[in-house]
Amino acid sequence: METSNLKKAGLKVTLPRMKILEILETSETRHLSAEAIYRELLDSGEEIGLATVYRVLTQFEAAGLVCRLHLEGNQAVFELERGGHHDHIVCNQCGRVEEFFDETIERRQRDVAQHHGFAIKDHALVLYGDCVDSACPHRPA
Amino acid sequence: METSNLKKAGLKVTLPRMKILEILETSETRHLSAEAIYRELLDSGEEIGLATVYRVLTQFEAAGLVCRLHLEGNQAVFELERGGHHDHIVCNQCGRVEEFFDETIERRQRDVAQHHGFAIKDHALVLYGDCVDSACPHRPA
DNA sequence: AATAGAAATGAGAATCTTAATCATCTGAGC
DNA sequence: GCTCAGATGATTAAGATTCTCATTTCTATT
Ligand SMILES: [Mn+2]
Ligand SMILES: [Mn+2]
Ligand SMILES: [Zn+2]
Ligand SMILES: [Zn+2]
Repeated sequence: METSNLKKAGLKVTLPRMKILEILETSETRHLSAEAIYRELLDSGEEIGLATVYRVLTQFEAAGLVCRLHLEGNQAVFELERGGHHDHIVCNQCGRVEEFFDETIERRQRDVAQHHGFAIKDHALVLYGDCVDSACPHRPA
Repeated sequence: METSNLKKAGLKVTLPRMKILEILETSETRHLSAEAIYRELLDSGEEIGLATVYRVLTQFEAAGLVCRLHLEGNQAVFELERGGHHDHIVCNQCGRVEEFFDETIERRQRDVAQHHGFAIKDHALVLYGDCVDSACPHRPA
């Protein structure tokens, strides 16, 4: 188990933190809700409380290990902070999430903010649409 | 009182709906939470329940009279659907909200979505930053 | 204008997600 | 192994929004 990330973040290395980090690293789903992580913990036989999952995720966010996203619905999702920043496209039908990065959009955002007298610090961009190829299981025949 | 908007939207003309619409039209704040609207109703002496405010706002949204935004925190805000689409910049310090529309960003969003196999239907874009001019009451001296 | 029926309302309960409490447990250093 | 600051887990609480259902209000019709 890779504990250096936790140590580097100034977090004590505990079993719940290691397990949660492991799920974020190894789950085939990149964007997970706290509940989803909790369920995976239960499935793998870990006795970790839901409150701990929320607490640890908030700490991971503060430490820069994960980002918290609001893609749709009322549940936040978390993803491991890997390389760099990106934004998201969500399918209204099947919930598929794709990631993208567009330098033109990023630059325009900075320009727009500046023109309005803001020093931009962050942004939230989510595109919503429908899968047009056969990848979407809910695509009308 | 202007009831044609309600009739056009296929909604029965009732006192709560008229009052809520009136607040959305006349309040100096463009972006209002359900609670804020409820408080304005109370202040103007109306006996309208909070549940009705939420219900009516949801109906207005479905009818295209208002849009619901998630600018920050955990409370949605609503704004009257006036001319056209726009996005928002929010000050992290004072909460000031500015509106903008950038055709380049809009076009890039469509292109990006298409490249990823999505027919884009909607998007949510919020920029977060700090006021840099004297308009921000929380700007460090 | 009175009436009837459908729809809307209001009070409060319920729900859902997330955060706070607090007694107990654990891990890092000695 | 011992200590204790910090972490955990069960539970409770909080905040936002929706639901339930008895009562009221529109609208249409007499
Ligand atoms: Mn992502
Ligand atoms: Mn706006
Ligand atoms: Zn899809
Ligand atoms: Zn400001």
